[in-house]
This record gives sequence, C-alpha cells and structure tokens, in this order.
Amino acid sequence: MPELPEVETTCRGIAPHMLEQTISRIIVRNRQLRWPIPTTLGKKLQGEKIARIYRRGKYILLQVSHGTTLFHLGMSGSLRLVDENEAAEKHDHFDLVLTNGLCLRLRDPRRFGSILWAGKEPLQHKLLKSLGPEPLEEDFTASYLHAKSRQRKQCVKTFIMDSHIVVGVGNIYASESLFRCGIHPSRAAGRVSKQRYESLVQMIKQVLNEAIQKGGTTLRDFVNGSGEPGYFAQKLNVYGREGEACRVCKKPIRQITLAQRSTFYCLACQH
DNA sequence: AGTGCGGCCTGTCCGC
DNA sequence: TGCGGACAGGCCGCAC
Repeated sequence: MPELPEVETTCRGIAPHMLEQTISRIIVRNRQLRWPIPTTLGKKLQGEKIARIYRRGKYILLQVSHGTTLFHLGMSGSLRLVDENEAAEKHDHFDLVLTNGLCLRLRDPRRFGSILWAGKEPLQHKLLKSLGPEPLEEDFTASYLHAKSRQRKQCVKTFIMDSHIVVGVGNIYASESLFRCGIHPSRAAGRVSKQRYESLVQMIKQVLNEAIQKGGTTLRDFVNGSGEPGYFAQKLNVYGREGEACRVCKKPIRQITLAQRSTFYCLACQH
C-alpha cells in the first residue's frame, strides 16, 4: 500500500526518535516475508548505534557502523514506534528494540514487505542499484522521461510506475498525476510529447509533495510512525472514484485495468 | 532489451 | 449467515 509519501512520512516520523540510539535486540516472530529475514540480522544489529535513517524509493534504510538494513513495506506493511512492553498483535512480525525502551515494530498482514541486510554499500544492493531517479530530486526531468520513453509502446501509466524509470510513483499517485496534467493513462509512453512530459513531471512532484504534507494516503490501514493515518485521501481526484463526478467537468470518472492494476481517469479531461 | 504476466499473502467486501 | 470470487497502496523473476 505505501507509496513514496507514506514511506517518507514513516521515515520522518521514526528517525528523530531512533537516531543515535542503541539497539538492544531484535525479535522475529515470523521470518517469512517476501524474502526471509536473514537469520544473522540480530547478531549484526545487537549493540549497534543507529547512525542514519533515510529513504531510497520505497525502501527505508537504517544504517549502523558496519552496514545497512533495508525495510520495504510491500502492500500492507507499516512501521511504528511503540513501547517495548506493548503486546504484539497477530501480524506484528518483527521488532527492533532500543535500549531507551522504544521498539520499532513491523506489522504486515500480507507479508509482501521485506527486511534485508545490505552491507556497507546499500545502494549497490541488487534491489537498489538499478532504481531510477527520485521523483522529488532535480535529476527527475521532462528531458529524462522523454528520452527514456522514445519508441516505447507501453502505456504511460505503467511506464511511470516502473521503479527503474522513476521510483516511488505507485498506483494512486500515477492516476492522480496523469489526471492533473490531462494525459490519458493508456496513451503510449513513446507518444507523449516533451511538452506534456514537462507538465507530467511537474504534477508528479506536486502530488507527491502535497501527499507528504498531508501525511500520506490512508485507504484502509496505513499509519505513520506514531500509528496515525494520513489525510490525502480526501484530496484524490480520480483514484477510487469510479462513477463519481469529475471535480472539473462533472462527467463520471472511469475505471480500467492496465497491467493488472486498476486505473482511474476522466474521459473528457484526459487525452 | 522491452513487455506482460504469475505469484507471493491475508483481509475485506460483494453477490448469490 | 455462509461461501466463492474478486480485489487491494508492490514488484521480482521469468518467459517471450
């Protein structure tokens, strides 16, 4: 479920409480996530001080002196800081306990998330090294997207959701940013003009920034590092609004499936 | 090399 | 109320 704004919200929420703190132990209740939590993780983290917490794409990176742990929240994961004495519930698979009594707890009903050890050069890890640019950084530009998309027949929505093209644009914000710039989601990526990519890049940045400001989008169960929901859902123009009136032209919002993902758009406003 | 799809899981909701 | 099926915020790995 979490897209970039939800991961960023989580990261910002937990970092101030965890930086410079010491890890006393980890608790693994269920090792079977998307990939098994490494059996050596406890040994690597125990007694280590947390030097840095940051984000790359939808991964949260937690750095200690001799390496970095990766967290990915998959579709249904959340990370919260709780008191170490708070009872774990059914889908609370992992705890990272600090010596100050706080505990970083991963809850993930569907278990599509992951926790991995990435060593000293985490950005060279197999899962990170070929990721595309960060959408909120300056190197994510219309020229880049335009160049990458030439000759591509793939639809533009699927194209911008490919993390090897640009990270962090998930199913909600892909539909939302395409609506904002009037591009039809099933248009071929290679048939979108440079000028329209200018607009798309701007809208991706805008929608992600607004969502971060609102603390992310909570559809059913996303919560930030303190267990609170995000409030961007009420700002959505198309996602989840099939049959409802377009906020601009009042015609009904349509839903289609692209690459096995539900996609929302306005037939009148998007071409 | 680009593209499309299966699969990984559990929970929820909807129609019968 | 029960049951089957569809669907859900991601994305790797494979076949073509």
